[in-house]
Amino acid sequence: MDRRHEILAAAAGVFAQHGFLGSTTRRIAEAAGVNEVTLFRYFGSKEALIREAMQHDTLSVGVTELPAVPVDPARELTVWSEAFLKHLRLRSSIIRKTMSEIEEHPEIGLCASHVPKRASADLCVYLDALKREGLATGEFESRTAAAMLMGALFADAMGRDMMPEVMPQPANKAAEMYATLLLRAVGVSKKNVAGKSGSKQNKQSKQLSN
Amino acid sequence: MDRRHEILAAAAGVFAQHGFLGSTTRRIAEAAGVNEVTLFRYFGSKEALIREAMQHDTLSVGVTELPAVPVDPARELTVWSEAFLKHLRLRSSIIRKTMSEIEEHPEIGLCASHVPKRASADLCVYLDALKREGLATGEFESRTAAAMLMGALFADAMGRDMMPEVMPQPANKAAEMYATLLLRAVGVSKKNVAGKSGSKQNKQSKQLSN
DNA sequence: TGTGTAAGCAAGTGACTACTTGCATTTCTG
DNA sequence: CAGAAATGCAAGTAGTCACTTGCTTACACA
Repeated sequence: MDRRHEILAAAAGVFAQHGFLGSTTRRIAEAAGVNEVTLFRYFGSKEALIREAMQHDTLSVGVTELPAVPVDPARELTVWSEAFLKHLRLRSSIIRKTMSEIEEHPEIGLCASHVPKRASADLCVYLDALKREGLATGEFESRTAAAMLMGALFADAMGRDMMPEVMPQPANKAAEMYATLLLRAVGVSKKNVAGKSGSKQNKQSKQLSN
Repeated sequence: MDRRHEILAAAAGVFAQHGFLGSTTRRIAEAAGVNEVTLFRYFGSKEALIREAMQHDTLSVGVTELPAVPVDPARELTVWSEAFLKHLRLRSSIIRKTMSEIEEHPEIGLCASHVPKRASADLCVYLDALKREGLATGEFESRTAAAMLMGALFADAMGRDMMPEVMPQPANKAAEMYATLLLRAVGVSKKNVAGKSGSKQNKQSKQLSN
């Protein structure tokens, strides 16, 4: 069962590099340091192997949490955005390949969509909390605002390599800049959060694994 | 030369469906209604054919323009966002495939990046004009704001099929909702644009082709 | 009517694909 | 130490891939 995980990890890596058709069983076997026959003995077929590799891969993703009751929106949203952007950047290759494969292998895309769905739901809850607590004074729909921030982070992770000049600089401040802009959009001003917020050490950014 | 365009169009269509490796010369020939040998007589190799098909395809893309001097930001930005989102949705398949191919065929991704680069530059100019004309009162960096709106549109086009529940509803209002939210972020209020704006019929949305 | 050019067609090339089979080797276990 | 299980290795199968060759057909133009 150690072997199994090695093979799955290797398959995920090869898939991230070459996509489904480019992931030949030879390449996967070589990457796993295993004989090609072993793949079929474990998983039966290339398709089953890659499907399981993708499921195994998405299960290993940790989710960064947002506090249930907002205290310092700028800081909290920045930290969350940075973590999410970091996650997207680390997985940009595999995300790209997965997205291009959803038409021919929808079950792969299905399990991959769990992470962004979860993140989006979390973000919506947080934005609603901002409104409820009176920290966000603008009128906005939380789902639209959440989609906007996540879209910006997603596009940044997917596109910065190819066209860095259209992205905010420097790269390591991008998440903060997007978060700041979104807070302006929903009507969170610095004055709204006048209360000394640094005191309450909320346990956020609980990185689970990976 | 009519044949040439037919083949190029067919190749682009097959590529959008199946990606580079999935675009077999058989499939392309069948889609073009042409003998497989003809492909090689015209283009020499599959790689050259697909490369030319992608270049030909991106050249046919029309760009929606923004007015040089903003008059009715909400309306202008909404129209532009709708046009850009429509363009992205129509091409979502080919964009997905192109993005997943940039590592192994960078020249394909290179020519595909011209459209978003152009759009981003246009949007930056417009946002700067908003600031200059005193319509946008917030402090913001135009490139970040542009990346945010374009990112939201991009992610919407790429992800709505797979996870519609995280996207703003209805789909045909999404562009307007993103545009509205961005204008809030940059400090464009309805009062800033008090002057009767419907009068000046600015020639925007000049759709060039396709 | 003759000629050149564009296209189709049939067949075949060697390389690669996923996957199988049979057997030898290692490694763990009772 | 015996036997079972896991793995490697060599070989092979049928199919597909990009691409080539040789020949035939069809149509244009002079």
